[in-house]
Amino acid sequence: MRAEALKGHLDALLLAVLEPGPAHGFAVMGELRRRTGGTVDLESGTLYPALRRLEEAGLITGTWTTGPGRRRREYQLTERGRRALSDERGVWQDFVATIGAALAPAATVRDAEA
Amino acid sequence: MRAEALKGHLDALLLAVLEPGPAHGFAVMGELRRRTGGTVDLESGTLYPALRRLEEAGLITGTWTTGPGRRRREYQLTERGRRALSDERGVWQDFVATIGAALAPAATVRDAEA
DNA sequence: CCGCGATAGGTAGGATTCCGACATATAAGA
DNA sequence: TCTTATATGTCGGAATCCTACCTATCGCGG
Repeated sequence: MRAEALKGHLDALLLAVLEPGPAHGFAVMGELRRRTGGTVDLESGTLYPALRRLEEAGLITGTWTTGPGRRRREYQLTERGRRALSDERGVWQDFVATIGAALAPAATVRDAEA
Repeated sequence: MRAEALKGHLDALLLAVLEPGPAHGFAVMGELRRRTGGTVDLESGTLYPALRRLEEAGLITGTWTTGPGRRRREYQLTERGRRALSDERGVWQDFVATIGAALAPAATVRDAEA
């Protein structure tokens, strides 16, 4: 997949991954890779700023896991995040329908008459 | 449609609009607006740089219409542009399938067993 | 025990892309 | 004549993603 094709859709994907339950950043990355068959393979320089964006927007909350060992930040969907995900799914449907139609070969005059 | 959702897909749309025959920039803008029911309504600051990109990439050729009156630049798909359009349609299909699947609600264990 | 890979998180700078505002000019119509 | 539509373009800003780099812990093979 072209690198920049993702633009504008990544946030929705992250929300979708977090939908079933909380997860930390690295796990989100893996799950997204799994869901896309390896096609969407985020760099950490993409993932972490994106998660911060979502957190600042109030769509997810992040908390450091206490205790020893590797520090992890667990992210969880907020109610606003859930609504945003629902909205994003609608936006995605519209987007696909609109761009898909515009990208399809133009109907010829004969097609239009048929 | 969110403004930045288009990113990475505009070039393909422009090629698709130019597929049936040559057109000048302003007409491309109108046709794209028509095809998308007004959803994709490009600013000139988006359209003209994009057309230049495509021209520099050798996917379209532009020629100024001679004669008096408003100056227009007619754009036409090159053979490379036609191949690129074909490729882009494939890329779009993959993109939609991949992101659509990842965005869908995760299958529950019960779903997977069914 | 020590190095190494996997895990886990992060920052900084660069590239791309689209938008908004502005500029220019011609043609048509009120 | 004034306004609107047509037609093309530039410039700076904003957003987003990538590359490269950095730090640190944990488990495992040697």
